[in-house]
This record gives sequence, structure tokens and C-alpha cells, in this order.
Amino acid sequence: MSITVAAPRTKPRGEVRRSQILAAAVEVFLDKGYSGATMDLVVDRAGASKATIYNYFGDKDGLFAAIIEDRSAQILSAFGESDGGEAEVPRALSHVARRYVETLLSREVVGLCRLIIAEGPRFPDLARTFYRLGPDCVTAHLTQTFAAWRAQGLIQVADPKAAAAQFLEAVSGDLHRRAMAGILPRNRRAVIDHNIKTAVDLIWRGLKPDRGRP
Amino acid sequence: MSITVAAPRTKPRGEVRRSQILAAAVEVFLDKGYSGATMDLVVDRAGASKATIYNYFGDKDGLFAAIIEDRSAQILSAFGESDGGEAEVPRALSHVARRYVETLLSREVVGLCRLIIAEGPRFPDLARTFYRLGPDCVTAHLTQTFAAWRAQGLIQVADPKAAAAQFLEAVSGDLHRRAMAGILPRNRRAVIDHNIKTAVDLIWRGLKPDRGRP
DNA sequence: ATGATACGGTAACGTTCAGTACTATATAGA
DNA sequence: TCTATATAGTACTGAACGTTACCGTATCAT
Repeated sequence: MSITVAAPRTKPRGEVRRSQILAAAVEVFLDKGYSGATMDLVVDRAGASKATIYNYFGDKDGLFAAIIEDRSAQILSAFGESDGGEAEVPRALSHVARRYVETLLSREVVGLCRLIIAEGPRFPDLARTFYRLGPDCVTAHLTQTFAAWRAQGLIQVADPKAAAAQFLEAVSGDLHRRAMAGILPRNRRAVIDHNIKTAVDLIWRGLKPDRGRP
Repeated sequence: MSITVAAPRTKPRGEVRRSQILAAAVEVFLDKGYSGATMDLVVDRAGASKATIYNYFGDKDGLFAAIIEDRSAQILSAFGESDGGEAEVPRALSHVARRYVETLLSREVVGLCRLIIAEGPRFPDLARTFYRLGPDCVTAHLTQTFAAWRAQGLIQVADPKAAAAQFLEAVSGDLHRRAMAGILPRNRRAVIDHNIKTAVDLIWRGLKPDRGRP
């Protein structure tokens, strides 16, 4: 008599089942979009029944809202961790830039942003929630870093918040939009590296304090 | 007997009618999105019949393609004109920035970009066409300006193309994405002005040549 | 004028899909 | 063990919508 270790003997219920369904729904919505994601696809992917899904989420809009709220909170979680603690500002900028670009170009974030943009006008509250939990947090984090650097005399900047946002946009804005449109170039790696390098150069020249004249 | 001046006595046919239908379709697609734009809505808005629309555009996808191709070409047309001929670089940067932001935040461009991002994966060729006729042209234009400035010793920049793209992103990237998501702040004007000001300051500090030491 | 063609209007067809109803089964708790 | 409940599976409903077909009318070329 063999025992299948992977499959649990008892089918999960309650909160666990809800999470499983949500995970399946995320996959479907990310690669089909809102209108392309049918409830039957979610049912199949989750191995669930319609009754269960409608019981947990009410309707398709409710499922969509649950997806956005759940994943928005996850985006930043990977960002608060280690800041690397680079000594020199340009190296720290490169480090932040790379992590940000890789996050923004991940399948999940690209798909999530595409959903937010496509359906945002129909769900303005969801869009605001997404921004508050996602991009705004990252910007706020880098803003604090900039402010700290300025306090130490490492950089010269009038508005740390604006500079932080603009640095992140310079590093990833164009790539992110192309990724959402599905037209990232083939030599993706090279383009990313070059963009990080040139953006860090440009912004660092804009931030470093004049050591001599006014 | 009164004569209605606005309405032509003869109903237009051929190319003219096609353009009228296209114009109506643009409106519907821009504010309803692809799946929200029903052929019946286009029919009503254009005062046309389904047979005519299907005759001109084949099917809904064909109508969508016609919309993207037609409007993509129009975006840049407003941009090649006057460059202002500002003498000082920072003033010229501000001028370009303002025109770019206003273009990117216009109802038409926001809606068009939202369509491209939402449906891009299903129409990769259309997305590429849009970028080639739209954003890429603007970037190329500013790249030439940067290259010319560098040749005159007015700025110092290693990669004019990257710098041009990054400047435009710094100026408008975040605002544009929020606009697409439908969550532009109420004090829109003030935010735009502040963003232009800080971005131009930052980038100009990054571009201006060192007049003294290495 | 007259035939050909483009057009508007309406109806109908077939498909897709969100949401519901029902049954049978498996699980958890008493 | 026994009961209540959560779940899977399936069939169904009703509406929305892309698409086609058809008819009567207006426009243009000859």
C-alpha cells in the first residue's frame, strides 16, 4: 500500500480553500485579463465548484477586488527587507534600481499593473489601494533614504520625494510600459543594464553636491 | 420652409463615411475600453448601420486596428511643429516637458495608451506600431536636440538617447500611469507644475557641463 | 430616367458567459 | 455514530453581444 505524500488525505476547507482559489484566480486573471478570465477557467484551475467560489467572493467583481487587495500587499513585502547597505551613493542607487526594475518587470507586477490600468476607471478605489500599498510605499522608502543622505551631506536635493519618484521613473518607466504592452525587446537583459547604468549616471550627476563653487 | 445648415443635404459615402464611423468608434473605445465598446454603441454613435461598419472594417478587431493606426499617427503630428527655440537649456527643457506632459495626459492619449496596454498582448503588432509612431518619435526628436546641444557644448551627456527618454519619464511617467488608472489627484495643475520644475532642476544638474575641475 | 451601389434600420442566429439550482459526497463536530 | 455543513460536479437560465441576413431607401454614374 503506497501513500501519496503530496496530496493531502483531507480536502481543505474554509480559509485555506479560499487562499487556494484566490491563488488560482490570480493566475487566470494575470494572463487572461479581466474579461478574458471566465469563472469557468478559475473553477477548472482551482479544481473548485462555482458554488464555493461565489460563496467566498460574491461575484466576479468581488473576486477581482480580492485579487488586487491580496497581491498589492505582497508587492512591497519583498522591498522592505535588505537595503544592501552600500557605502557609496552611486552603488546604492544602482542596487535600488536593479531591484526595482526586476520587481516591476516580473510577470506578476506587469500583469497586476495591466489589470489596474485596464479596469482602473471601473474600480477607482481598487486602483487607489493598489498605489497606496505598492508604488507609493517604494517611493516613500527611497524618499527616506534620500533624506538621510541629504542630512549626511552625501547628496544635494531640494525635494527628496520628487527626486526619488523621478529616479525610479527614469530607471524603469519606459521598460515597464513596454512590458505591460507586451513588447519588451529580445535583448531584454542588455537594455535593462544599459538603462540602469545611464540613469544612475544622470541622476547621480544631478544629486552629488558641488564641492567648490556655488 | 427652414433649411438646416449643419446637416448636409447628401449623406456622405465612401472614404468620408469611413472617417466618420472611425471618429465615432474612437470615442466609444476610448471611454469604454475594448470589451466595453459594443458594436451597437458604435452604430448608435455613428448613426450608421452594422452592414456598413462590417463592410469597412471586417470585424471588431479590424475596427480596433483601424483606430490604433489612425490615432497613433496623429499623436506626434502636434509635436514636430514649433520647438519654441528657447535660448537657455533649462528653459527649453521646461518647455518640452510641459508640452509632453500635456500631450500625455490628454484624454485621447491616456485612453489610447490604456487600450494598448490592456489589449497589447492580443495585438503585439499594433502595440509596436503605436510605439513606433508615437513615443519613439518624440524620444527621437528630443534625442536630436540633446545631441545638438552636446555638439555646442551646452550639455554634457554620454548617451543622448537614454537621457532624453529618462528625462521624459522623470517628467511624466508617474502622472501618466496614474492618469491611465484613473486616479489623477484633484490638484492636478499644481502637481504637474511641481513635477516639471523638480524634474527639470534634477536633470539639468545632471546635464550641465562642469566648467572647472574634472 | 435607370440601373447599380452604398447605406440605414431591423431582426434574427449562434455563441459566450455570469450567476443559480440541484445532487451527491466528503468532512468536521457532537 | 449521527448530524450539519462545506464542497465538487453538472445542468440550467437569462442576458449580452458579435455577426449575418434581409429589406427598403437614398445616392451616384451613365
